[in-house]
Parts: sequence; C-alpha cells; structure tokens
Amino acid sequence: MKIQKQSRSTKAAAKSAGGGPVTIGMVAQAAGVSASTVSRILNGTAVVSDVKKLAIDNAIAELNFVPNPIARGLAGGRTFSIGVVTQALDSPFYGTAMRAIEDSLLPAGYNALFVSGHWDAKAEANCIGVLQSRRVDGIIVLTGRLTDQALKVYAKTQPLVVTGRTLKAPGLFTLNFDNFEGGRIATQHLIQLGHRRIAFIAGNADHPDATERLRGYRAALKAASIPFESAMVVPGEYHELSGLQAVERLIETGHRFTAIFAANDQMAVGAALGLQKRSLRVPQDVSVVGFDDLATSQYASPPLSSVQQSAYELGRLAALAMLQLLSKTKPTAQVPAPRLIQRESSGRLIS
Amino acid sequence: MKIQKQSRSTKAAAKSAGGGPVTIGMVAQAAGVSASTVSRILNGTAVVSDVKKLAIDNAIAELNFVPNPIARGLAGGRTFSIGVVTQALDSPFYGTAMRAIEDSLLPAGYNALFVSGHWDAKAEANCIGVLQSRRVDGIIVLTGRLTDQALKVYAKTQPLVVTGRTLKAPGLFTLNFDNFEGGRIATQHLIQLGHRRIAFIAGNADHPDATERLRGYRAALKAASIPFESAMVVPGEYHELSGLQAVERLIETGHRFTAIFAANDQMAVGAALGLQKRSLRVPQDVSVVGFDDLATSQYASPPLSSVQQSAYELGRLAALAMLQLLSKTKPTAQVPAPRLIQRESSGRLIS
DNA sequence: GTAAACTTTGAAAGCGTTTTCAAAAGCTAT
DNA sequence: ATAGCTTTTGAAAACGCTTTCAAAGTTTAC
Repeated sequence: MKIQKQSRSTKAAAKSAGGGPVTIGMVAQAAGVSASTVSRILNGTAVVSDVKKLAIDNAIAELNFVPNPIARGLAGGRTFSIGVVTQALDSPFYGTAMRAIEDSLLPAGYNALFVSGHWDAKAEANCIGVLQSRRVDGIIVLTGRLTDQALKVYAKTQPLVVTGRTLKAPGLFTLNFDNFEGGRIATQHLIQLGHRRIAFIAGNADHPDATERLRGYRAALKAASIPFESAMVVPGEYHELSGLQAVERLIETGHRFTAIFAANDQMAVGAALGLQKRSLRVPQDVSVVGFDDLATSQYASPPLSSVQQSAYELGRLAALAMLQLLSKTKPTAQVPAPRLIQRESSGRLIS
Repeated sequence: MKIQKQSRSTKAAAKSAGGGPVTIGMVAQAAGVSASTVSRILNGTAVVSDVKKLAIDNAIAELNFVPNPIARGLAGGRTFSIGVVTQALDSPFYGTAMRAIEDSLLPAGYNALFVSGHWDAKAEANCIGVLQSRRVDGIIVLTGRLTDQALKVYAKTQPLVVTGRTLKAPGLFTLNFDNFEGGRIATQHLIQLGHRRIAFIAGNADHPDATERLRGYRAALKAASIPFESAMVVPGEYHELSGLQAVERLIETGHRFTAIFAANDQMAVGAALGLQKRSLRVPQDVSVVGFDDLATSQYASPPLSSVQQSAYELGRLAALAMLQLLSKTKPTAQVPAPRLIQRESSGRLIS
C-alpha cells in the first residue's frame, strides 16, 4: 500500500508537470490532506476543519482544478447533467425554451443534454433510454407524445419535469399552458373586432394543445352566440405549408370567412401568404391571429397578432422546477396566463 | 481475490434479480467468460473465438445489456459523445444544422452535446472547457468567434471540426461556405434584373461571413461597372430588427435605391417589413434578396429570394467529417456552392 | 518431436471520483 | 486522570468499464 501511494504521488507530480488534467489526488497532495477530504469540501458532505479547508481551497485555485464529471458520475451517481427531450432541435418555439433551460441550468452547475423525439412516442422513449444510459440526474420533457402512464413510470426512477400536460405523481412536476383560454381569447378578440365568420386552422388532432385551442375557439363562439360550423375548421400540421394549404381549401370550398385563427404562428404565417396569393389583403379583407407569439411573428408582413405563450418563461420554469426537484424542494411554478398581443394582422371588420 | 470474485458474482446475481442496471460482469457470467472478453467483442479490439462470441452475443441480447457510457468514458477515454458549440440554440439556421448533426451522429452511436457560445469568444472558450471536462470525443464549432490560433491549440488535444472558416492543422477540419460567391451572385441577380442602385445591409463587421458577403457585393458591382457608394451600405446585426432599422436609415438619408441585398434572411425579412411600413411594395417598388434561404423564407410575404446555404447539409457534413476524423480517415467533404433561389421578393426594375 | 512464434483468454490494474468504515483526535463528565 | 462521546480524518472499496500483462493454448518450422 505504501508503495502504491508512492507511485500515485510520483505520477501526480509528473502529470502536473506534463500539463495533463488535474486530479483530486493532486489537490490532496498539494494541500497535504487525503483525497476524501477534498471530496468532502467539494460536495459539502461533511465538516472539515477551517485550516484544512483553507489549504484545500488554495490548492484548488492554484492548480485550477475542475472535478471530472465523468468520474463523479460513476462514483457518486450524479452527473450534473439534465436530459432535455425536445421534439425538434430546429423549432422556433422549443429552440427558445432550450435556450432558457441552458441559461437557467448553467449557473447552477448543470449541463443540458438535448435530444429530439420528432413527435414520435417511440423515438421519445428511445431518447429517454439514451439519457438514462448517460445517467442524467433528471429529465425535462418538452411536450411529448408519451402516455401519462409511461411518464409516471419514468418519474419513479428519476426527477421528471414535463410541459404540456397536467399530471400528479411523486418525482414528477408538470407545467401546463392554458391552451383553452388562449384559444378563447384569440377568438374573442376577433369577435370583438366585429368578425362573425371566423375560420380555425387546427393542429394535429392527437396533440392535446391543439384540441384545447379548438375547444377555446368553440367556447368563444358560443359565448357570442355564433353557431359553430365544422366546415370552418380545417386541419393543419403546425407548419407554414399546412397553413397555406388550409387557406386554399377554405377558399376552394367556397365558405365565406372574414377572419382566421390559426392554432400556431407558423400556420398563421402560411395562411397570410395564402391569402395574399389570392389577392386578399391582411387585415383589410381577412384578419389573421396566430398562437405562440414567436419572436419572428412581430416581423411578419403584416406583423402578426398572436396569443403570447412565452417559450423562454416555459423553459426557465421547467429548469427551475427541475433544480427544485433535485434539491427536494417542492416546485410550485406556474406558467403565466395567455395574453393576446395585438399587431397589424387583425383589424376591425370592414363590412 | 477469490473472495472478491465471489462477492462480485453474488452481487451480480442479486442485481439481476433486483432489476438494477445490467453490467458487463453479469453478461460475462451468463456467457461463462471473463469481462475482458465481453469488452473485447463490444469494442472489436481483439479476435475472440466464434463459440464464445456467440455465447456473449446471446447473453447480451438476453439480459438486454447496454454498456454504461459513463464507465466507458472513465476507463477507455471515449465517451461516444461529440460536443457541438453553436452560437444560439434558437437560431433558425443553426437549429437546422444541429438537427442534421444529431441525425448523422445517432446512427453511428454518438450523442451530441449542444452548448451555446452567444457569439462571444470568451463564452465559447468556456463552452469548450465544459465539453472537455465532459470528455467529449470531439468538438464541432459552428462558426464561432474564437481565433484561428485558439482553435489550432484545441485541435491538438482532440478532433475538431469548424465551420465558417478555412484553416489547416492536424486534427482540424474546416468547412467553409463561399460567402464571397454568394454575395456576388445575389448582387448579380439584382443587376440582371435591371437594378443599379442596390443597397446592402451588412452583418457585423467582425464576422468574417459578413465581410465576405460585402466583398461579393462589391465585386458584382464592379463587374457591372456600377460605382460603389459607401452610403448604400448600412450596418446590421443579423436579426430582423436591424434589417428594419437599416431600411429606415436608408430612407431617411434620402439615398435612392431600387433593390436591397441583405446579408441574411432575417434582416431581409425585417427590411421587407420596413419597406412595407413606408408603403413601398416588394418587389414592385424595391426588390429584396436575402442570404441563407431559411426554411421559413419561402413563406415570407412575399416569399423571399435568397442565396441558398443548406444548413442541413452543413451540419451533416460537419458530423460526417467528425466521424471520419475519429476513425482516422481524412475528411474531404465540401460545402455545396451557393445557389440563388429566386422567389417573389425580387423582380425586374420597373423604370 | 521440439523450439519458436502466434493466438486466445482471464486476472488485475487502472480511470477519478464518492462513500463507507474505522481509526485518531478532541471533548465532556465523572 | 479516565471512560465515554462526538467530531474530524484517511485508507480502501466501489462505480462499470478498458486495457495491459502474462499465462495457456495453437500453429508453424525445422
């Protein structure tokens, strides 16, 4: 044993000279203590005498020591990384949420591992498998397709924060946006502008967000005693092209409408383009309202009225909740209520 | 030693019953070989007899064994993860590149670790530090602000793929887009449409992409014997707002122009909006051409003419080059040449 | 038939931490 | 002082893998 220690020290010294990574052993040696003690102050897992603490702090600073997260992960079971399952790495909405997550996690010493599930439950399960094999300390799922049941099972193994649904289970925290209310106020806004023939471009029916927004649309119509017409609802797929196609379909079927509410901004932008292609002016001929209030929507032509749903805030709160979950504090965050941002794409009905 | 082995086996058996993670030791035991041998076929580092290979393969399948990347990282020095330094997690252009990187890396058994440098050399250096501490096997830098010198130093430690510049060094591969040519053909396109008073909205001057695009603009003017006027060049910052502001400035200074070439699509979109706010129609009054051909640009109002620079292809090639670097093959990938995509935002000069 | 040269294999030593365990040291109360 | 606590500390084991080393087994060559 003595020999081993000797060899260790020699190697440590050699390494320090060579410039290789600094290890906890080297710090220990420099401070004249054992590695265990260094680990203890690193993790705050035990009290150490002030004099040693000082020596160690100095040694750490001097050697510029950074603990190796890989080794930490192996030994301690904590990797200080949080897995984030997003659906598309290039989504304008979730991109902002990812930025917020990174911004919030980094100061706490955590890294985010982003993987994308492509809106597919199986791919998502795969992602979670990858994240688990990488021993992430927790997982944030941005609005996926997994079943509530599956999520509850995952939550048993590690902290889980999920957006886009409401669910209660130990180790699980959900953050849900009031899509119903969002749909309602968007429609109400158009009604208040005098519109009564309001088309709705829906999202995928198997997407809970989408169905909630539709419900909001119907509720607003009902409140204004406007009869619901199923022909005014056309399916979309949350991207620009489907918004454009939806408008074509609406026009071709010959249904009159003076306003369009699209279930997200991307479809709203596509719809606006579709209208302009048919020489319909926005908002003089048709008003358009979107949903999400993407950063780019204020620069659309014309700038898009939309239901604000702050992706940044969503990401920030998700990260915060995860940190709380990890520190055994009960998260209580609440997503801000929907708010209508009126811009130039919606205007008073000109009869 | 015998005792230790005994205890290990016991624990392995217990774990297998308990449902905890399957380890290489458990596989070894099930197949009746040593852990070393299992490791060997896992990594293909040595020949093992067919009979044992079969037994091990079966055991792996049976136990559903997945090697622990953390342990692998510690022991072997390979983590099967590639760090990606992007500048903004929510950039439409780099988002697409990230998607391509993930798409290309996953099938090869690698994961991507995305971190963002926020267009700041210091933050970028920090990112690289984080990635290194996580022991990534290689780093892809998407067009950062670090100096060539710094990159060369990093390349000495681990494989490095960098986009947005041309550089030669061992362990370093660069992937550069011909921004000069892109700027040239965009301007040439406008000239061919009859425009002679073409404004240029530039990107940040400390961004090599931006200066190259400006050079291309000037070259095209020169080729057409159009004198360069510095008043026709206004600075921008690669986002929509700066494009809008640039147009305001151009109009306020009273310089006549019939076309605008913006150094990226986001500024072009902002510029189009700025023109429309002044009741200038695009393209009837002013033609607009962008750069990057973002996915959303075809849905702008009007759909934007732009210089295509495939972010997906860029990401794909970067990932591919990284895999080649890791397998000691010399990467040879080349970014496709710029191509002008003509849409409705640019039209013949109506005099 | 034996020496020399490979080939296949397992034991054991790492990789850089954390954590358990027990020893050492410092107190308190008798 | 001394027994009995509590606090601080270091040694060593553990995490799950890779890799080195050497032993055992197989060929090949004379």
